[in-house]
Amino acid sequence: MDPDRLEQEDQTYSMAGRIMARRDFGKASFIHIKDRKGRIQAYIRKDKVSPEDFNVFKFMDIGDFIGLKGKFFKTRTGELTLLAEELTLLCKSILPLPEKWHGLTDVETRYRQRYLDLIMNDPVKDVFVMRSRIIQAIRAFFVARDFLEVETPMMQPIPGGATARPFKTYHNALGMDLYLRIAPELYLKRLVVGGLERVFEINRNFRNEGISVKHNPEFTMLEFYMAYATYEDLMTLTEELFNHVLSQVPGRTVISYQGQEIDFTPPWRRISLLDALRDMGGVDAKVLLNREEAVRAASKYEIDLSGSEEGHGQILTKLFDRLVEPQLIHPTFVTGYPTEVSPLSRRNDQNPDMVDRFELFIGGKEIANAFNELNDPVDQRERFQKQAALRDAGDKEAQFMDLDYVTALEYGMPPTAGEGIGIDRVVMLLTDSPSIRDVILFPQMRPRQEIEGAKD
RNA sequence: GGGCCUGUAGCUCAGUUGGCAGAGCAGUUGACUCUUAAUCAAUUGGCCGAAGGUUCGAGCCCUUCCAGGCCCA
Repeated sequence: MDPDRLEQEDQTYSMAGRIMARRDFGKASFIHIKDRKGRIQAYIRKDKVSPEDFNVFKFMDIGDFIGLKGKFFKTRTGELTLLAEELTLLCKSILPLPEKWHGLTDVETRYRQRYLDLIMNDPVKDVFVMRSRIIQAIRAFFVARDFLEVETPMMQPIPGGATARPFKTYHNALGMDLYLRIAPELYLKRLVVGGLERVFEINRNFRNEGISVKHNPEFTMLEFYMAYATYEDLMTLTEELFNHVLSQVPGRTVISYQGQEIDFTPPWRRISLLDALRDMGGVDAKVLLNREEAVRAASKYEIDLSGSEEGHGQILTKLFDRLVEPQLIHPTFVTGYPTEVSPLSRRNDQNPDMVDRFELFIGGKEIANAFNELNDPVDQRERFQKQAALRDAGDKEAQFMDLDYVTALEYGMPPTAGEGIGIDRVVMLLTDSPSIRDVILFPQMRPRQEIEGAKD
């Protein structure tokens, strides 16, 4: 409401909030209180409130919740202030808040005690408000295009749909191992088989891997599948999706991320993996054709090829991750991936060693992965068998054989394109956050003390 | 997994060449009816991350471990 009007209308208002600052003068006091919308000043004078209220107020501290009734006025410095006529202690805080001037800066405490971070650091709340709005905008975008939002199992007997190590758990009544999902992909495609031609899910995935500024063990993924569409259609759809979200959240198509400008104006650059390796990565053309040359190039850049069985395609993607990915600041679709690294993607009609797939890179990070879905059950079974062989050879990230999924494909899946977008990374970009921990309310941390019995 | 850095009061941080453990804020007590990091006076508060070692003496030096951050794989 307009401050000038509040001051003039001589009406009594009630308000409540947490006391964030207090300045005493014996028989009078200024306090600032804070609620979810902001902060405002109140003035408590001994001659304006009852003796009981003033006595209660004397024992209130920073951090307490207070309720106030009174009229607005402006102080000598022009600040809109409530002159209290009544006050109530709503809740006592028995621990002191962090220091008022420096606030809470210790990153570990900020992540472990996020409530303190939210109390002390207003921009933190803004990030999570934006996160919520981004997800709302994404949801609205797909609903408007006749996609159905669904929820598929988080606990899966066979973890599939991605190349990653899963978390394992156990169901007592069923007497069976279950895995926390690494992706919803195979279930969403079962739904396409079932006739739900456009589905999407925004939910958590779990990967039992290292933690870094780009990785949290649980993270939020959007996956969507669209029958009768191709991965090329999805490139256009993705451009539309981002421009829809950007129009709602920052309200502009050029953003700044960690000092770099990123322009989302479509159309975005499209380049094939091999062209990018040659033109941007400076890789010799021989490397693209010959596995031995690729191994040599990998060792030149000290890329770890510990899995000695790694094929040519896998080495090329590793070279790409190292040499090209950090350069892709503006949104870029990289197309044409080796079949070998894409066990769920449909082969290219001209070149069966390649698949019709793209990855989207923004700000030097992988943001999305999409492809024409493999709907040939015979080919799918063979690809699973190859992955199973890799597992047997010790590759813990290789995918599991999922016979039920193959059975589903045997009933027939319409030509479909699907895409996954890492929501946390999108939120990082749009909120200019350097770490994934800044966009996850409670990032995974090692427990502060060792819990009895939790060892091993 | 490797390298570098950090850990001292509730919070933010000093701590010299190895010589009594410090400041500001918060807290407590007192003064103060337009302040906004209010001010002024007094005052409480410590497992110096943990263990071991060197030394007459360790917050400081050495070793190991724990926790966190940054960079690399």
